[in-house]
Amino acid sequence: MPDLFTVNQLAEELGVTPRAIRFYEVKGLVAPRRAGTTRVFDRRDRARLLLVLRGKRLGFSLAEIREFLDLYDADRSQNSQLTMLLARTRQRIAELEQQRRDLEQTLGELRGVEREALAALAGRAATEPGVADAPHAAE
Amino acid sequence: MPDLFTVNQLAEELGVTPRAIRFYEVKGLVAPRRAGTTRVFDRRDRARLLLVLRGKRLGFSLAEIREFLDLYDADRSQNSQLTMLLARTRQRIAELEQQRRDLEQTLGELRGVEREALAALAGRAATEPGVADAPHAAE
DNA sequence: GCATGAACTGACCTATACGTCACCCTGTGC
DNA sequence: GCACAGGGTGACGTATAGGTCAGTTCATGC
Repeated sequence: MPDLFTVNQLAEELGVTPRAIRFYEVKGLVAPRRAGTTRVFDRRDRARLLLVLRGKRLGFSLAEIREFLDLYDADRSQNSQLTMLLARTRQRIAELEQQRRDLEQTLGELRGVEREALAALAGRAATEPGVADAPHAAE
Repeated sequence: MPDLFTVNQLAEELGVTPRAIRFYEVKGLVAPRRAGTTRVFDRRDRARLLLVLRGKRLGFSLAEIREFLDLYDADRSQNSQLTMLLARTRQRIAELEQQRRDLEQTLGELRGVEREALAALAGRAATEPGVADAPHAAE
């Protein structure tokens, strides 16, 4: 893996458009260096973009993702800053744990739907062998 | 708990605006009955709204949530429908499992940030007792 | 020295998920 | 008889997350 990238390279690798990445820059989520006017991304920029995309998969807005990223490079030199960081981090953790509960519950329900559908299909296969579909097929 | 509700009652209970609930109706996520022109929600409508809100907490769009709700009251009378239901359900499950992996990874990282912040605070409390904040406080 | 391709910057367009507003209808109390 | 609360319907406004398009710059090849 190289250690410098263009927008287009990163866009293709990450499965997004260059436009999206430029948009993230405008929103302060990445800050690639420049060679003249051309954006030059390093591995740290790439890592941040990976975090952005993960945040999106979790359903967060770009603003929320930005706050999340801020936790990583927050100022750790003052106790007051550390205390704020700790509080914000814990709140984020609590939100994610709520999300996990929602996720588990939804997964449980969908597994129920899956089992039910499987059972219904199996039941029909047993009582109506050879019939591929629908009751009216017997008419 | 009553078994019929007005928009306003449900809105207050669920912590959303009546406007939002009416919007969900327009989008086909709920279909309350009517008494004249007035919406009348029953417990099933309420349950659907709870599912909508959970879907939102998971970051899904209303269109996605609608597809999710469709899994619950899909037509189970034909084998072809059951097969489609099974396929869609399994795809949803796979997506949610990806989301869970993202969630676990993010939670792990945030717990790392939390530990780090705690350690830094503890370290300073030991080496600089009585100092509440910042190096320049000594000037 | 000029076309070409890759990058850039606006400016405008789009869909989603509501909020806000104005205005209407209707049953109830006084 | 009428004000008023509670509910309803458009129509328009707003923020987010980009897509699309036009026009510009810049290094290179021929």
